[in-house]
Formats: sequence, structure tokens, C-alpha cells
Amino acid sequence: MAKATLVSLAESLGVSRQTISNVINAPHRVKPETRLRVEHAIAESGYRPSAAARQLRTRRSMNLGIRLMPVVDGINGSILDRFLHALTEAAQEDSYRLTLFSAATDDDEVRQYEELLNVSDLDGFVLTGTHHGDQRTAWLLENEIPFASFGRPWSDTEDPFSSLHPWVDVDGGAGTQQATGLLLDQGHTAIGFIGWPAGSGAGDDRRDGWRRALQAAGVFADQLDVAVNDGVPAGARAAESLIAAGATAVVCASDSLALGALSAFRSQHRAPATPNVIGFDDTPVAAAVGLSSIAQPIEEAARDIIRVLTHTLSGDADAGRPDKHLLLPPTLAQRVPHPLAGNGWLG
Amino acid sequence: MAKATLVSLAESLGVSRQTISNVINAPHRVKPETRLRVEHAIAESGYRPSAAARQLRTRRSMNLGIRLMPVVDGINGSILDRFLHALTEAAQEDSYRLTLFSAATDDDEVRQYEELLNVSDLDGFVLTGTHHGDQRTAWLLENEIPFASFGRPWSDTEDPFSSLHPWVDVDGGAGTQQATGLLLDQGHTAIGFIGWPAGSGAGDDRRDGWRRALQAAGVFADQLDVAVNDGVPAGARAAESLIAAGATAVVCASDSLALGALSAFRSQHRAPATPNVIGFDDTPVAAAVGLSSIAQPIEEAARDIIRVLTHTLSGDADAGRPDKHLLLPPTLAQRVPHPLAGNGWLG
DNA sequence: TTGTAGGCGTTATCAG
DNA sequence: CTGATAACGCCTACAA
Repeated sequence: MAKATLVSLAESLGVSRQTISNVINAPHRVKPETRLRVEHAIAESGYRPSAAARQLRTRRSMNLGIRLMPVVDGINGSILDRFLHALTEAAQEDSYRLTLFSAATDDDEVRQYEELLNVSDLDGFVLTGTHHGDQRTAWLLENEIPFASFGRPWSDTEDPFSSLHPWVDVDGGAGTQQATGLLLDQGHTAIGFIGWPAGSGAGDDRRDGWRRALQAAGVFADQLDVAVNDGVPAGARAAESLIAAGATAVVCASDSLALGALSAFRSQHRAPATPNVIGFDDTPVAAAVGLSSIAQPIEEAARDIIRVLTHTLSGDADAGRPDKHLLLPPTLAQRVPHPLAGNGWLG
Repeated sequence: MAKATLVSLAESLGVSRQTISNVINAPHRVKPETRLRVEHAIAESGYRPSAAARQLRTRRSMNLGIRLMPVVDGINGSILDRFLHALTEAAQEDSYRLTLFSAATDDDEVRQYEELLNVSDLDGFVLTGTHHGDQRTAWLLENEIPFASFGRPWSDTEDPFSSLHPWVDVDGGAGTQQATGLLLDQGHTAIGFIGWPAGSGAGDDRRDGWRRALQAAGVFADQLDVAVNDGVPAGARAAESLIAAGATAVVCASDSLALGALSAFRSQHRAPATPNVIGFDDTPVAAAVGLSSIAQPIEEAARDIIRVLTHTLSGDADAGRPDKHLLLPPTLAQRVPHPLAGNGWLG
């Protein structure tokens, strides 16, 4: 049996194809009696509207695009996995699909936008890795393309909450502030921070949280702030210098850095009773070695991104509209050094 | 200026739209002279054929589907990241896109196939996580849907190389065999294996490699084979029992297990001069702690999968056809315990 | 509430 | 080698 279409269904039911289309797209406009009959026939025949035909007519593909960023250190790949998965599921629930593409640079990404919009009729995009002076958001705004980003628009002058485009982000600063507070509660006063060079929005944000906590406690010390490029060895070196400067604990901008710091601390003296290194992102590595880490609610962020994006696409009135700007609080995954190895995993 | 279409181009050039279509899809059928003229006009106007219209006519979407498996322990998420990325890039080079979907079970995955084929005209699928008695491959074969899997068809009776569908896999057994050989060369004779319970194709394959190496060396000992569920603590416990049984080194089916084993070894006695624990997958965790690990050529596998799949889709003759079944050799990433921590990362 | 007509942009078929 | 004609399956008017 050939695949059912509007016409084939209409003929076999003795109604016009329009009626069937209405049953699907505007059920309220059809008399309940015939609607039921049609719905039954639809289920019976396994009829499914063709995406291509629909897309040709409506110029909408029900597809969202997302660029797969170049794989860097891989340690955060697991985050990407969780993010993509949650994104896909949330999109699927709203009848959207995710189309993947890759681009080497932001310029290239914009070129891909054009292509995907022109030929594939993508309905919108999910952006990640927003940064200072992002050309991508500028282009999308200018061309009035629906999109939402995971990450605030980082700007020195403008309030992200007054941004023109929807975004969802995690409040990294609140996370490091909380982590620092915890270390303060445990009696530490010389608490260092190992982060990235100034300029990356997320990195600066995390550093600020650490600084705020120390300033509030009146123990802020400028020299306990180290900026290095991400990586385990860099974290270890940075921690060594901090230890030399008197630090008894550190908060880090990533788990990679924290892992290095942890090794530096453990090789210097006996493991303290309480964990004194806190990482960021709560990667599996952290879980594996018993490293406390600031955890991003990544699944929730993904769902929110899809929600705000699909809302934009549905063109509903602003009433009942989800928040356009969402700053989610992270949580602190507290761990003690892995119990299996007696005096701790790295001890 | 409105977007260029076949008709708009045809009118402005004084040719029929069919000629333009031919220039794009069958250039050889057009007189070089007019072809050049048309090509110029195409570039000029920035004309791009509409995917929807094309799809409606040809019933092909130039889209490949891939299911995002449920996130499990996350430690392998980084592998997925690399795999997806390579897949996307390779597909893109052949003008294909990747469409993501998620499914809770294999049954659900098959249901999604139907949907994606019927409504979205997906051209083919990439499968991962093949296993014994896989219903998905059976369904796809029966319905003659093009697909390729990352992972052999695991069967007790049939030779995977005579399988009906294309697949690409990594020869895990060769990897563990090589790793075991290395440990033998280093003087170890009591080499244990920590793997998963029998039944998972990949796990059994890895165990076999270890066994082969030991048997060839005449030092195979049944009691040094431990099967547990994946995880760091489980790996540590398993290693402890192996140590008690006299093992001086172990090969593991995953980095999680290896990480646990490493901690068990290090807490028992001084770190040996040579690494004596070898993991599998070469995850960032392994790199971070200086754990030797068997590395899968995941990017190459992804490219091969796309190659064989797109070849199938292009319907070319078998001449010049890429190998339908590809077993790639892994490599051994040899590492010494991280130098930063003096006597080793976990020591 | 239902039916009719037209068109979205492309490719296939078949003449010329 | 080129051009006319007819689908592909759906949606949006507008008319009944």
C-alpha cells in the first residue's frame, strides 16, 4: 500500500483534502463529528504529513541548528554530551529536531547560518561559547533570526539583562562565591584562586565571585589570584606558587586546574581533614578522584533554552512568555577524597 | 531583492529553468558555453537550490540520523564529543547534515526511524552501541534502510565480516593484547584483567585479547580474570583482590576501572618504575593522571562510517567502493605517572 | 463548516 | 542539447 497523503485520505473519506489539513492544523474549525472520522482515518492509515511539503509551503523546517565547537581539551566533553542530550530531548518534545554543523571560526559559523537559513530553512539556532564582541549574535540580531544562547552576552558596558536576545546562563560567580564561603567557614583565610587570563567573560565572572566572598570576610589578598591557561600541569604550577605564598586552599575556574592544584597540595603536606581544593564543572574526573566541584545545572539550562526559543518561534503573545534572560544558580558538589585509598586519592 | 529561484534565474537569462537545473545536477548535459553563462549567473545572484523543494521531488533530505545514547557515567562523554564532531565534519564535506534524536530504548529508536523516514525523508542512519541480538539492525536491514554502525554486529555464530550491513569498529582485542604484551616485556608475569561481565561484545573482545597474550606467553592464569560492573570503586576493589592473588599489573576494560585499580596499587606499595595499570579509551582522565590507556582512533572511525554510508547512498557501482567492514587498530598511549607530584599522581 | 484553486521550487519525462 | 509539461504534498486564501 502506498504511503497515505492528504489526497489519498481525502478521497477515501469523501472529504476535501482541506478538511483533513484543518483537522491537523486547526481542529477547532472542523465539526466534531467529521473531525473524529478523519482522526480515526489518520490513525488507521498511519498518515504523517510530509516535512518537505510542509517546509516548502511554510518555509519553516522545524529544525534548530547548533554548532559543534571544536574539541579542545576534551575534559569538558562530558558536559557537551549532557547538554546536547537535554537539548535534543527538549526540542523533540516540542516537535523540533536538532541539526548539527561544524565551523572552524565564528566567521565560518555566520556563513553556515546563511546557508542553513537559505537552503534548509532552519527555524533558529542555539549558540554556545558567547564572548566579548561576539559577531555571531550581532549578525543574528541584525538579520532578525531567532536564537538563544547558552551564555550571557559579555559586555563591559551593557547590562546582560537588557540584552535584545534570549539567553540562559549559569551564575558562575555565585558558585565560586559559595565555594569560597565554604572554605572560609572551614577556617581557611588564605584562599587562592586559579583562573584564566582576564578577558573571557565566564572566567572573569568566576574570579569575581571568589573576590566578593573574600572581601566580604575582610581577607581579600590580591597576590593569591593567579591567571593561567587551562590545563592540569598549569594548575599544579599555579597551586605551588600559591602554596609558597601561604595559601591553604584554592578555588579553581575548571576541574583541570583543580586537578593540578590538588596534586600540588597533596605532594606538599598531609591531606587536610577537609577538602581544600574546589573545581568547576563537576566533570567525571572530579567525581572519580573525589574532588569537590561547582556543578552547573546543564540539563535545566538546555531545557530553558529550548523553551524560550520555541516560544519565540511560536510567535505567541508576550503573555505567558518565559523569562528571556535566565541566570541559573550552580550547586556545590562536596566530596571527600576518595575513601578507597586510605589517606585519599591523591595522597 | 527577492531570493533567486530557478524561474527568476531562467527568466533573467532567457533559458528554461530546466537548463539551470541541469547545470547543477548534470553539467555534462549542457553545452559548455551556456553552462558557463548559467554558472556565472548563479554565483552572481547567490542562488541556492531550496532543500525543501528538492526533498519534495527526490524524497531525499541529505540528512543522516544519529541517536544520542542516554548519558551514563559521563566519563566517556568526551569520546562522544570527538566522535560526533568528526562525523559532522565528514558528513558536511559530502553535503550531508546530521540530525540528532534521542530514544530511551532500542524499541523507541526503531519507532523514531519510522518517523524520521516517513516525515523527514532521512537518507540513512549511524548506529552506535551495537550489541548481541540487536533489533535495530534487523529492522533496518529488513526495510532496506541505508545505515552503518560503529561497532561490529556481535554474534556467537556468524562472522562479522560476512555481515550484510557496513560497520566500522576498533579492534579492542588487539589493543588489550598489545597492552598485555607490553607488560610482559616489562617483566610482569602475573597480569590481571578487570573487565565487565561476559555478554557485552566489546567487553568480551577486550578480555580475549588479554587472554591470547598470556596464553602465547604460557602464563595464563584463570583466577586473574575479574568481571565487575564499570566504575572507579569497583575497579579498586577488583584490583585489591587481584593484588591479593599475586597480580603485579592489570589491564582494564575501561579508564574508570583502571583509575580504581591504579589507586589500589598505589596504596599497597611504592609506585613501580614502570606503569603497571593500563586503561581503555584514553579519556581525559587518563591523560590527567598519567595513566597509560588504549586509544581508539575515533575520528578515523567516524570518517570511515560516513564514507561507506555516503557511498551506499550515492548508489555508485561496487567498483571503487570503500571496504564495507573495517576493523581499525587502536594505539597504546603510554604514560608515566604524572611528574608533577613527585612519586606519582596517586602515590 | 466545507470545498476549490493556486502556488511553494524543484526534478523527471518526453518532445523537439 | 534544450524546452515544455507534469508532478511531489502541503497550506492559504477565498468562495460556496
